[in-house]
Amino acid sequence: MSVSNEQELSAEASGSGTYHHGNLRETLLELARKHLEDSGPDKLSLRALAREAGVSQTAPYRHFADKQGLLAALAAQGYLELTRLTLAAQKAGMETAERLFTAGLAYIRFASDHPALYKLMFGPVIGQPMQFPELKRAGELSFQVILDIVRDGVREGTFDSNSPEELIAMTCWSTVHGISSLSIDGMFGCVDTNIPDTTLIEGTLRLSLQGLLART
Amino acid sequence: MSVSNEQELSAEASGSGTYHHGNLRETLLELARKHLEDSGPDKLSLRALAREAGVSQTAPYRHFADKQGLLAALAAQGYLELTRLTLAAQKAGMETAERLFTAGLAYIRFASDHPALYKLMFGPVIGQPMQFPELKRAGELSFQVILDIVRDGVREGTFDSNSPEELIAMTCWSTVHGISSLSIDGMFGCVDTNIPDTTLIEGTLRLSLQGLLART
DNA sequence: AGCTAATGTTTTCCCTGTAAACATTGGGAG
DNA sequence: CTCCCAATGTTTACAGGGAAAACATTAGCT
Repeated sequence: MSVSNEQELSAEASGSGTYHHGNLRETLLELARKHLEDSGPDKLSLRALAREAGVSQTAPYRHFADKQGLLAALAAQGYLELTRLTLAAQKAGMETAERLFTAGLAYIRFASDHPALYKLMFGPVIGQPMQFPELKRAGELSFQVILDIVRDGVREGTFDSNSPEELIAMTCWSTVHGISSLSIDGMFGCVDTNIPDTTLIEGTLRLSLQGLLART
Repeated sequence: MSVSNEQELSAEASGSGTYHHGNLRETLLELARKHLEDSGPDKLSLRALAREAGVSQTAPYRHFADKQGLLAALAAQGYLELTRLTLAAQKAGMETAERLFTAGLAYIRFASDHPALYKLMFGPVIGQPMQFPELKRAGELSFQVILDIVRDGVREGTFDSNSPEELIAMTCWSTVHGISSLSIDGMFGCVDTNIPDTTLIEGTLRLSLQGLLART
């Protein structure tokens, strides 16, 4: 950490003769990320990754305690990305309710774009998320995005203020997480209706959030 | 299928001398189910199950195409159980909104009681759920429970009827699924508040469903 | 009694995760 | 400049697991 690593990136497995890869950790994460979306975490093999990185089969263990460690790092990366996207979706000048909706859509889109990663973030693979401090921290950050919006909404009176802010925030999160999961699993496509998929998703989000608004 | 199988259940791995187990499929499912909640689907091994059932290590392959097949069967079982519980929760004489809430609570309780199974039902392990007809069918059944309640509610005018029934039903499902998932992952415990866990969950459910009610 | 499909068994192969012990390197202290 | 150490990779080795193939046993119908 905190070292300048400028030694020939993308050396690939050819005979550069460098004993040290110089960038293994990140390379492994990138490769893992690619394969994750294709084959799921089960099929993901540290050995295969090492092979692909042109490195011995146990080298990865210098960077990750074990397979779970690698997966946890991937998940943490996912949370950070999710946070960035939901923040970016909120443009200046939006009303609070619209901010919430837009951030929610960004959240759902992230899940749809990286289904395996998203499932990893919540999935059974990461048994005890709280065991990995980096992961825990990243997760909290992404919750903070929602909480901030809710606080603004409650202060303004846009949202129903009979409930504690944390409860409202959890409700938002549940909603968005629920939609994301079902969407990933293709459940929206299963319902027998002629409403297009994305419309159904947006409608579900809107209908859910509507319960949070203050009654006039 | 459709055979009388009364030949000494619970023969255990002792020397009963019967070449044919007579009940292998169900025995494997039971054992798998037990281990699933302890160690997760990754650690679950067909060989270990076979050993425990007192049978050779490849015998399971006579009943399941592969490990995924076994897991899919488990998941299907889960859906059926979930359907039964959500139906049972609705007592006669309940108002529609209360039926929805009660069924939702039963759903969430099922998830909390069998976290690993629940995660399996939606998790990354079952890559393409729709690849297993039995699983697909079971899933549809459990959605039907929600849809039925929603239809009653719309007909009575209890629910907002500006939205199609399917959309409302999907919203319910998303809500309940979202809460269940987050609850399993202990996310309700993470929020910094002095509200007890179960109260927070019930509150979230109530707040979410409230958005579906018709505005007076 | 005898055939056939269903069910179990043995054997085998290759892959994976992971622990030890060893090799190589770059960078800082003297 | 030299020497040593900590970080990083390598080799080797072991204990499993999933799955295919060929073989054995049984139940039940004819």
